[in-house]
Amino acid sequence: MPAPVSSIAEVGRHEGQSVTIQGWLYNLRESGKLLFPIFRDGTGIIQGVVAKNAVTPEMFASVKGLTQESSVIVEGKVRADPRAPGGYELDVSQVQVVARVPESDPYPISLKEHGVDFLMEHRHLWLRSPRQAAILRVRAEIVKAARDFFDDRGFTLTDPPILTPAACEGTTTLFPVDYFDEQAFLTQSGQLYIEATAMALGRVYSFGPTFRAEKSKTRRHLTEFWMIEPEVAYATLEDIMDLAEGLISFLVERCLKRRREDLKAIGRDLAKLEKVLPPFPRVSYDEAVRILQEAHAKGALENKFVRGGDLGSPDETFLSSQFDQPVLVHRYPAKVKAFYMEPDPNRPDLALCVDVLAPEGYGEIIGGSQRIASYELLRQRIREHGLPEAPFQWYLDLRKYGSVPHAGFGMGIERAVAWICGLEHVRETIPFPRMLYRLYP
RNA sequence: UCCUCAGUAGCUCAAUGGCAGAGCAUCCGGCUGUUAACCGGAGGGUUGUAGGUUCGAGUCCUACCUGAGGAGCCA
Repeated sequence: MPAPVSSIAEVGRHEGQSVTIQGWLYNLRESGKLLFPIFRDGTGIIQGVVAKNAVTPEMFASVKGLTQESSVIVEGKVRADPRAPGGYELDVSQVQVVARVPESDPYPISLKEHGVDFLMEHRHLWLRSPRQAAILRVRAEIVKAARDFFDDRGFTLTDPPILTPAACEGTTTLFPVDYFDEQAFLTQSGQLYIEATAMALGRVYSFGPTFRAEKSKTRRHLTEFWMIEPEVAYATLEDIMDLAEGLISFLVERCLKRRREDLKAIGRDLAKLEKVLPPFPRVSYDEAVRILQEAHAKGALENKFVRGGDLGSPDETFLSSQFDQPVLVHRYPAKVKAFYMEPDPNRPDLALCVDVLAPEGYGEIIGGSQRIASYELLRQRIREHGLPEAPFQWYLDLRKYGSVPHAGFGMGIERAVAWICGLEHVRETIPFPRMLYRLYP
């Protein structure tokens, strides 16, 4: 009777017993009549021990010289061993090689260091490395946690379309698609559509891919990225700032609780995440300008910040470096922000909007605002931004029929994952990143 | 679109304008506790492409291609 199948992650439950592992050969060290194959199965890695005098000659020969990433079904007895990184070793008794990687064409990704371009060309294989697998588990946890957060607070998931007839905020960064005899675009935000579902259901959110044809080549940009966007009827800017703070602290807490080992494997400094507790600092745009100009005067910031403009990337990095927690920057000048943002009644030149800047220089992970409720003002803003009115007729309807104050935000999943994992680049946060000049594999 | 940097063996990288090399991977051999194992040996090259300077170019010059980091813009 074959031993029961166990994942490597749960192998400790079978200490002293025989188990079957279904996986791949991660590495092999040989020492004469002892073989030390290391197996992986997607949940972890475990070192096996094959002693020549403990198995048949055929069995020993099948493991000796076995090539990296050959698929194997292994049977062996689980033994606790302080020398093993995971705490357990497997005394191998049976090995079935399911598919052997040929020596003539060995697995290209070795355990040694590789360059970015090579790894990206082999992304379909790079995913097998323990670090990449850990990152994807953290991503899955963050997605699950974000959905739990909204589901548990009375939000309804409403999916906006991916194919859209017009721009949300201008056409320069849209991917065009042929749609029969019409021109369509891939969505760059579900926001306008979930404003409609919020008027139907009250508290809604969307989670899906968005597309931006920005010619950005930085560690923070993808052309295809996933956003989670809540939209709340009768909510104000203050309400969604509280919501954003609650969401972020919930995500960090959940990852620390459930993906601690993965975060450690990635090399994350957990002490920095432990400090991410509400309340988060909140600074107005005016205060931010003061901080940035003082920093420039002291020589801490190269360029002098000019009031009235949007915050540049170095500005955001400096601001966020002043705090251990994410910082909420609110009430930017209306003229540098999107057309649909409600002006501050006390300062009509400012928009009721907020950007959340992640610590450690990870930059903007959330952008949100209270939306214009007035039909006339919204129509005027569409005109001022030089946008055609016809495609926005349905959007104006939302103000014509029972308009209410409402607000929402969008959080880029990949930037959140990059920050929580402490990664150098967002390209590692999604299985197959889409970037400027990168469409393969 | 702009700025900066880099392209040499399958991979990571060396090589003052003067014989193109090392480690890993692959192949052969050795080792009963290895931890990116180690030790001995072998094979592996149109130096990104096209021109140019020079007695001689991986190295200097020009253009192009590819990649990386950044700016702007954004999540």
